[in-house]
Amino acid sequence: MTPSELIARAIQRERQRADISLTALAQQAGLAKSTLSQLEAGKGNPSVETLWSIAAALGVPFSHLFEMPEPEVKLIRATEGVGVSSDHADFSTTLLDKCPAARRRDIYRAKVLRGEDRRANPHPAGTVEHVIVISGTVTVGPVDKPATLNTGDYYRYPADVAHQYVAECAEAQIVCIMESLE
Amino acid sequence: MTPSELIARAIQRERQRADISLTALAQQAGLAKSTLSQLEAGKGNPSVETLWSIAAALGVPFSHLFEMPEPEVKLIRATEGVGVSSDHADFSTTLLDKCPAARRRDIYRAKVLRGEDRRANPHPAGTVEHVIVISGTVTVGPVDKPATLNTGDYYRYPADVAHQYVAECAEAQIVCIMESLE
DNA sequence: GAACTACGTTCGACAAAACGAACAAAAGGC
DNA sequence: GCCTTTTGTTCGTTTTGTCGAACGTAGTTC
Repeated sequence: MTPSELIARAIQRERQRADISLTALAQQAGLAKSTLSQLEAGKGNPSVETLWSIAAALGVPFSHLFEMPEPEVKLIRATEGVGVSSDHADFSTTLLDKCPAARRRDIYRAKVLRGEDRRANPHPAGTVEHVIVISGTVTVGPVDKPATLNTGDYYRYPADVAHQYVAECAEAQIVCIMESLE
Repeated sequence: MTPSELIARAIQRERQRADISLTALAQQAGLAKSTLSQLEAGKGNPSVETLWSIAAALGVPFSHLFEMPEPEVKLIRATEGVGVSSDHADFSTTLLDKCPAARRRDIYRAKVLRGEDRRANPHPAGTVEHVIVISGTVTVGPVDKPATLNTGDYYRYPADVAHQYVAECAEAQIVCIMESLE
């Protein structure tokens, strides 16, 4: 998918959603009609300022113009899901919902097996993780502030430092929400 | 914050993170050094294709170039938590983490008891809910697209329409992430 | 210390994006 | 039916982003 096409579709989609004419949008964005026309035709390579104006006029976050339209609903069974590669056999994660461009948030389902503990390197500054235990007992959190959780427990902690996931039983399942503040 | 500054910072940040020189990045992206230099100086207004090349060369998602860069811990036991008032006795929710001002995202843990089904009125436009089942069996989702979930299952659906939570067993526990776009 | 490499910046030339006017087509208004 | 308004597209002109070469600087090598 080339960027031009992506943007072309996004603008068309958002403009249709806002129910506004090309002419009106151009006027509100302070752009020439011709510019918009070519962009929607996929024959453009706009500058960021141009796109910025369009996003502002459409009242959508800037990065919305680069997103693929997603299906409305999404269902992942407990036994399904695309696994996320891990170098630890005792820790398998499933990415449930990828963070849209507009926000920074990923949802994982992870299975933690007893054995060697899983240590994660720090994520980018400002990253926070939320863990809710589905089954079993796990010790999670920053290495200096770990918490031992049972089914249903919730724990939030900074993930921009080294942190760990340790199963206290044969197999534990957790939900992990990883998000970065802007 | 003007787009130029935003991009300038983002490129600097990502390039530093990747530990690569301006010259090398330019070569890998197929761009002129001068172009990158001006962009990092905040004196540019690049086209999307230019940015696309940079993002690809940096190995980061395209939209990462538009995000602002950036913790205490919080633990709620399965038996704890501030309950959220509900007019239905068979549906008790606990607000695990309130949405910060920067984003719109609330995390709930909810207990659904068998009995009359719980119907929720539409949330503001663009609201999406994510549900992960901790225990039991529940039927959730828009009234026209419900899904019956078992332990560990994940379901995402638009919540700006009428939706429901129905326990298919005596008592089910779920995690619900409610988020609004923008 | 001269010669070499790698780094990032500045400059003129060119190609391309954005503009504005003129264009054809369709949708109301009377 | 005709006129008016609004729709989106096309074309020549102006503006500007991109390129490549030349530049100053810093760090290595012999």
